[in-house]
Amino acid sequence: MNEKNTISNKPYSHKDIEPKWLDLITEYKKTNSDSKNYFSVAIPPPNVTGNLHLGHALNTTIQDILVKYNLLSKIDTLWTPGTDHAGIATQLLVERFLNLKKIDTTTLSREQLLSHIWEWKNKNGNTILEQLKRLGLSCSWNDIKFTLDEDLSASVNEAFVRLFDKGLIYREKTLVNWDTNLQTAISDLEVVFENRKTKLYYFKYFLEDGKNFIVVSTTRPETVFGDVAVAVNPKDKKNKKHIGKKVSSPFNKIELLVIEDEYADMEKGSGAVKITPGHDFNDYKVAKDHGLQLINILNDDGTLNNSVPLNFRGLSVEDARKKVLNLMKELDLYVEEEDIEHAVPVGDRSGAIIEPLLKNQWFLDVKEMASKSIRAVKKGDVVFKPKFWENTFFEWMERIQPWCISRQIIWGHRIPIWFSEDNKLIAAKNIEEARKKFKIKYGEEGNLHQETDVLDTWFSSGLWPFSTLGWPKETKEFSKYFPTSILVTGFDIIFFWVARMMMMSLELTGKPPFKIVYIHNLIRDEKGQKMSKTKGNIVDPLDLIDEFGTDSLRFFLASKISPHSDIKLSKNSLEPYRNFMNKIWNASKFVQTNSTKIKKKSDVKIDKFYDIWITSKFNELLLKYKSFLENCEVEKAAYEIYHFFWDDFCDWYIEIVKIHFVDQQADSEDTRLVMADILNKFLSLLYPFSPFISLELYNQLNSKPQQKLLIAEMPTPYSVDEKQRLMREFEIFQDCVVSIRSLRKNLSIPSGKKIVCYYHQVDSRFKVFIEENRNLFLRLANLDDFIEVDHAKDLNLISNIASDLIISIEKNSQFDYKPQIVKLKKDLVSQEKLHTQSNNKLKNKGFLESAPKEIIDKEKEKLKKSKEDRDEIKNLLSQLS
RNA sequence: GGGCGCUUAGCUCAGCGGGAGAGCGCUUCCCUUACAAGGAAGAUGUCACAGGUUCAAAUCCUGUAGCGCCCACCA
Repeated sequence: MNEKNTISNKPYSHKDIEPKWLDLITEYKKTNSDSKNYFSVAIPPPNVTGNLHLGHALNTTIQDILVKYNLLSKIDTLWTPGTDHAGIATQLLVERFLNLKKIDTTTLSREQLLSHIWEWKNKNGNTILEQLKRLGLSCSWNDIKFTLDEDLSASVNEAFVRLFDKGLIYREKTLVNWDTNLQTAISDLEVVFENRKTKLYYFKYFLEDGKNFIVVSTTRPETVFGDVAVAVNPKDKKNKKHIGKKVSSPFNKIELLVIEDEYADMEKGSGAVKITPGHDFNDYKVAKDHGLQLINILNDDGTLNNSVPLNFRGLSVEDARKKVLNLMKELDLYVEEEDIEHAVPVGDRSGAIIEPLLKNQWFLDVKEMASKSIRAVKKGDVVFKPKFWENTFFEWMERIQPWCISRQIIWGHRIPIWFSEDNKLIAAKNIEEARKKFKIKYGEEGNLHQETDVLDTWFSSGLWPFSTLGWPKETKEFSKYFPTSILVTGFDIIFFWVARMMMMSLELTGKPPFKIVYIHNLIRDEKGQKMSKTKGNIVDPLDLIDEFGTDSLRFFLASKISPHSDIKLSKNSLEPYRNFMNKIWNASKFVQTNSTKIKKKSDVKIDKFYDIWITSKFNELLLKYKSFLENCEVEKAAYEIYHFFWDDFCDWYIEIVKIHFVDQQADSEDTRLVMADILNKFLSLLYPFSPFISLELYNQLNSKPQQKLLIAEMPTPYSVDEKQRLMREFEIFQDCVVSIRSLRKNLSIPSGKKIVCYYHQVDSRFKVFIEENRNLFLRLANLDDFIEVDHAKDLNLISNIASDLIISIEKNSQFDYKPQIVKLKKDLVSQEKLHTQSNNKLKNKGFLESAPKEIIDKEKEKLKKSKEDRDEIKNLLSQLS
């Protein structure tokens, strides 16, 4: 029977509506216009091991709002979703998983372990994307990328070979950050420093004469076996005389040269420092400068190796430290120890202490690539929003060091280098090409085997914006959608990722990877603390969605973005936005019951003052909305949407038309259509922010049952601009109503009681307005009558001022005037203040000479108004005394 | 050590050269046929401090203090 959809009388419930629309919202519709104009985004690919957290939700909501806005604007738009293989993180996770299943991963071959990881990935690797999809993202879900996909791997090989052939990638045996737990090298960025309480030890190192000694301080006594020298500062008077002599190392036969080097800081420790080049980056540099030898005393697992005395071999660093300390004491070489706080390098994934170790690793020389990136930003080819992040970016790029790109793990892109048995090497995209290139280069067939190391995960991530578009192939997507329009990310991966993408892209494609880098803030808990597993303060976005709905979460996130401060989130943070959804729901119910019976027509008349007002307000909203979103100012657009709907549409427009519908049934058709149209257009603007409720209501209002409509267009503005003058009258009207209500309240007149109200000192135009719309005043302020009086007439009145008139109520012995007197006195003070301010300004020669004319005119206007109001309030007060 | 950001209502934060704003909270009244997840009327601020620029400073500059973050170093 019921041919129409009807909005349920139940309160808004996200659970009833959100599941219905997910498919339609996330259905990817390829736009295909010939226009060169496009909008494309590379999603920051979440790790396959990941679970949705609020950072993802914030990050993707921002992107989705911009994507949906561009889709509505009919711009060709591409947003490719995907995941990152996350080398170390994934291998670690799967190995732990296998260990739990009692599988000893150390006995597995490379192939066996790889197949286990793939199995895990195929089963669990899309969890994060499924969770992301629930947010209602308009990605191209039918084309999901993964960094280990065949085509993306081909991009990686291509990139590697090109960089290698340019001489930017090289292999070097040097000191690297070695994770003794994972047994792989890691990059500088993956090392974090943790402050720990430890001790600084002072030892004597005797000179050859056996009498004199130098006191050396160290936090790492166990490294004595790797010492090759003792450095003293050239200005060190005490130790200067020993320079060039030799001291003996207490535990091995090596003689240590006393060298002079600025590096020895006289303020630190004893002022003399032992040089252990095999296990310290600074010492390594000193040793190189002085041509000293390097000694490695550690195995890959962090235990002491065969270059230390027998009874120390195989000991852990901690045990060796204790043992050395004891021996030092026994030998009377120990001087003292001191409690200090010391920053210890730790691997960000494993949590293990990082040992600098001498290793053969692959490096990418990024110095020149970094310079190109800096230039691109300085030229404005890439713009950071907010701009202050550019400084941070420059600072890091300027002091960038070669990037260690090889990892001794198996999950990742195996480095496309082939070795012959006699260690000649060739870089090639695959074995066939390797054979060919090898023969050309070396004139022989090599028995080639591939490098076993894999690439740092961030190497492939660095190619993401163009590898996902098909590079190095000149695909349609690559030629149309690259460079991408915007990159949205948190500041925590500017260096890990943004910088690497910039360098790779400029080097390999000759173009920047994106035009804008939008850096957003972090989400913290209500106390402003970072959310973390260890603190147990993590809020799961899925729980928030469950309780408040995706729409509320999205609107919350969109509203809270700010360049300067992080978002603090507590249990109640989403409530205002859930309430907003509820408000939209209920208002739509009103609109539907009051408009659906009306036949649609093309020539709707917008001639009632409130229709003109609300359509003009909508035009204003639309203008701001567009300009904010063009500038990625998502939070400002959200603010405008919220206040337009709640303050203008609900609190005034609907309240007025309600009265109109009762009073002038016959003459209300156009207003009903205007009202419905405003709501429809509003839902289009809401759609990028809160798509589910938008679609639900849009369909309830416009579609037939069994039909599902997608919101697919930006609304057009109304042509009411020539009627803008009515805006001022509307404001006077609002002020007048508020003023009556306020007076009633101050006189404690019960809200249900109808009274007679008087007005005077009114502009003739507004008088006509009142006469035409008397009933609106009566209803909105609950009056029996609203009558003009001549002020000169000696009525016994108590009054309040509105912006363009005075409104009054007859005195009554029941009234307590005090609150009204208090209010008027307060008004008087503020008007006095305004008056003096304006007066002073206008007496100021400098102001009159320098200020722009419109400011001066405005000030004159203010002076006039404040004077009138001040005098009037005085007058009103005298009536009361 | 180098750099960045912040300090505005009780709380969380907008505003960033021309009369101090929002949400939450608070006070009073109201279940008025869209909505109590609501409506109406309100109260609340030396815009961290000190100088300076300007006719005009919450807003620009300099300095100080407190908070937070990043990078480097860490004998």
